[in-house]
Amino acid sequence: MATEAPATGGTRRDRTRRVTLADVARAAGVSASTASLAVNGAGPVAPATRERVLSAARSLGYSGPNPLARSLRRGRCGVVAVVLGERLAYAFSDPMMVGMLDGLADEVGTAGSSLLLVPLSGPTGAAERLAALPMDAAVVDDCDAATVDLIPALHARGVVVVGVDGPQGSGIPVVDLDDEAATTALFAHLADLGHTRFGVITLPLALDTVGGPLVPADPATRERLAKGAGVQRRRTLAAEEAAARHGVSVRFVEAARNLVDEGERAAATLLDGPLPESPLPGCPRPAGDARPTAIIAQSDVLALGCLRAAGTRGLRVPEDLSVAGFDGVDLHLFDGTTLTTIEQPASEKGRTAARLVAAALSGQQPDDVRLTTRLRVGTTTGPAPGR
Amino acid sequence: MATEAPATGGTRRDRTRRVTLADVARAAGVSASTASLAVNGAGPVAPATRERVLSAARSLGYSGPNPLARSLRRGRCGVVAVVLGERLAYAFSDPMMVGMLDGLADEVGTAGSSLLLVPLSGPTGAAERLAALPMDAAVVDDCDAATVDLIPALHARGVVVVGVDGPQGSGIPVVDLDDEAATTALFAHLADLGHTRFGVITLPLALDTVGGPLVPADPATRERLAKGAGVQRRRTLAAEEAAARHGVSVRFVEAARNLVDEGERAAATLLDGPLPESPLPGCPRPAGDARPTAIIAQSDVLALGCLRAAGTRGLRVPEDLSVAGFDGVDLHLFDGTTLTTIEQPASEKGRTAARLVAAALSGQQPDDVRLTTRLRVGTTTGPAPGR
DNA sequence: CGATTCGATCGAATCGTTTCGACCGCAGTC
DNA sequence: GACTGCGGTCGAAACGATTCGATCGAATCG
Repeated sequence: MATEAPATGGTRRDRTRRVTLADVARAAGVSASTASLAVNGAGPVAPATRERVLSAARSLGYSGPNPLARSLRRGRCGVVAVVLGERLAYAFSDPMMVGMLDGLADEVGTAGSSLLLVPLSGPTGAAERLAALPMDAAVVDDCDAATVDLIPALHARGVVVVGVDGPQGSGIPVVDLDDEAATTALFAHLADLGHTRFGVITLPLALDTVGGPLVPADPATRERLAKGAGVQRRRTLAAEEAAARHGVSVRFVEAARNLVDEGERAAATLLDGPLPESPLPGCPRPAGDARPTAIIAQSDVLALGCLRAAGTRGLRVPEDLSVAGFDGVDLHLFDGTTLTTIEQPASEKGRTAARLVAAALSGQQPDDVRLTTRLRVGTTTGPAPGR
Repeated sequence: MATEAPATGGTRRDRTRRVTLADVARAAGVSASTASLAVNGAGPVAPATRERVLSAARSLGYSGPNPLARSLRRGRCGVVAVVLGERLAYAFSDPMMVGMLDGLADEVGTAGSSLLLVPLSGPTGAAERLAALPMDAAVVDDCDAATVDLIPALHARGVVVVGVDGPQGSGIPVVDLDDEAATTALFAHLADLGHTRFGVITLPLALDTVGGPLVPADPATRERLAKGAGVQRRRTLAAEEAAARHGVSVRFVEAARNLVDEGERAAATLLDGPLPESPLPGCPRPAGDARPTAIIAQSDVLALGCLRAAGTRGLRVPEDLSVAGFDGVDLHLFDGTTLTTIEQPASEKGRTAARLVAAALSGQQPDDVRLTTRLRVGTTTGPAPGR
């Protein structure tokens, strides 16, 4: 076998050199270019030659073209990054995110690419990690102001960037929902049922928030809303507007995380009245008029926590308290309860993002896509008490 | 600005050429090697030179070294693939998997790498996708016989492969659990409570299974067990053995998927007796002696379905039926119920896998790691009825 | 003052593939 | 018989970086 590489004494990182396409070509007695064509099945190659190359590859144990070299040459590597604000366990605890990722992975996979997960909460700087990773495109999910700043650097590298749920107007195509219309529909539904005191549990405005009461009119809060992700902002501002239009009162509480427990905690703040955060133990608050009769949570996960808080306090749903969510997830409620919620096409959101990526990669400049949601009335909303 | 590239008329995939390190070097009046050293901050470079290079890079809009080129040269690309048997939505619906991925991502991220998700259920061949993707290492999760066949090809490329929950003895380091001991502990716990008729709901033995009654002694079933993932095999065989040792009867039903609904369906098969799958409506079956008084599910998700099935049938847990799970996940049971289960360190499993990857990448040959589990007794198991 | 070392820089090889353009017979066509 | 077209093959130029070894002053040491 004349497959010995010349003993150049060059760089050798590993003990054993991998067998390369050049080795195969040499063994088959053809040029590297022909070997490449044969292995890739592209281009005109005589059947006999092809067979010779293939058998040489087999007998040498050639493991196919080196992905890095091929990608470098081709300018495409078949990787689509997903930029997540949180660590994986939190991202995956959100059924909407999971649905989105599933749709994204499916559609991206059909196009022959795979998903690279890039959580921005790692120990090292997020920007460096993102810049050093091979990728054709990046999908940023619901990103805040800090993440938006990473987009130009990606564009400079020629990476296609697509947004999910935001950021609108940042020069990247975005797929999002009609959050305003959905929020409006929820208020209309509950106002029609006679509710006049509303509570809203918002999604966390930032990654490191501790949650708590929120006054959208407050300048500091407006600032935080502006810097946060788009979903929270749109749903919260739409809620304020809808409440004003219906002439009903509304109080906002921010959840520290999109988790059931945090939904419960936020609901407690609403249900136990506008008093100091830590009530004295054994001292139930006569919430009276201040207690909302309808609570809208900005996610089903939070709504679930809200249901739990109601149960703990002996409040019947929907007789004493109406609860609505947002997402339309099947959350395995055991007792036949079905949550009133906004159904959003989570998986379709991912699919659409993948299509935007594909379009942008093929040189087009796709437009934003807005998906529509639907109000699904369940058993957790009913007429306001005393009506 | 003398930054014009010579008009070679060469290949031009895009309308605009990216600015490369060579451009920066030219603009700064240094060689490419010096520019590389300056940009990377490694090697001895005079402060003045470094500054000149950096400012040239800035003014040219250099977006950092091309990851592909750098990776090709270095032989490392900072990507660890996770090979999943299922599509993402199913994988993510398993809290253990999520926990494992979280730990894996965290530890891998600390080492400066990111996670590439590779579901094997895509439309195109799995092998091709895997072979064409850039990666330093691959973590295969709980893989079946078909997936094991992919390992040699990865090794040939110099990719480090590490297994989670299997496959033992395939020449790759594996991190797994003491599944046998855990199963034994569950049987001991329930046998001590006086149970003599057991049911076991197994995880799906294959990706495309439809589930249903299972007879481990049956040769065909043994064959399916052998070809499937390790966890299912070990837990099932250990259950058979434990039942024999305690002198209790046991019936096995395979769930079609690791989903709550499938757990409920499998439980129905156990609780409604060994009769045709679709009982006549309104015709409750006098299961009598055949009905198990204790059901062990091979995951908490399945156990949840089992609880639901019990509730539907008016069976009280644990008075009429004891239910145990496997995983130790917090599954948000509303009514204060806590599941008797095996606590496994899911996140630690991922972390350990990451450590094995790191060790193997640095040239070592790490040993297998077996993590230990713990029986957690909750409120879903109690004395056998009539005792 | 000569020899040695060290810091800064550069040239050139290398990583492994793809692909453009050229070349060369051979068959078909007028 | 000259010309065109095409199937098959090859050489060489990218792709964009890293890194080894060499070079060359300047500074240090004896």
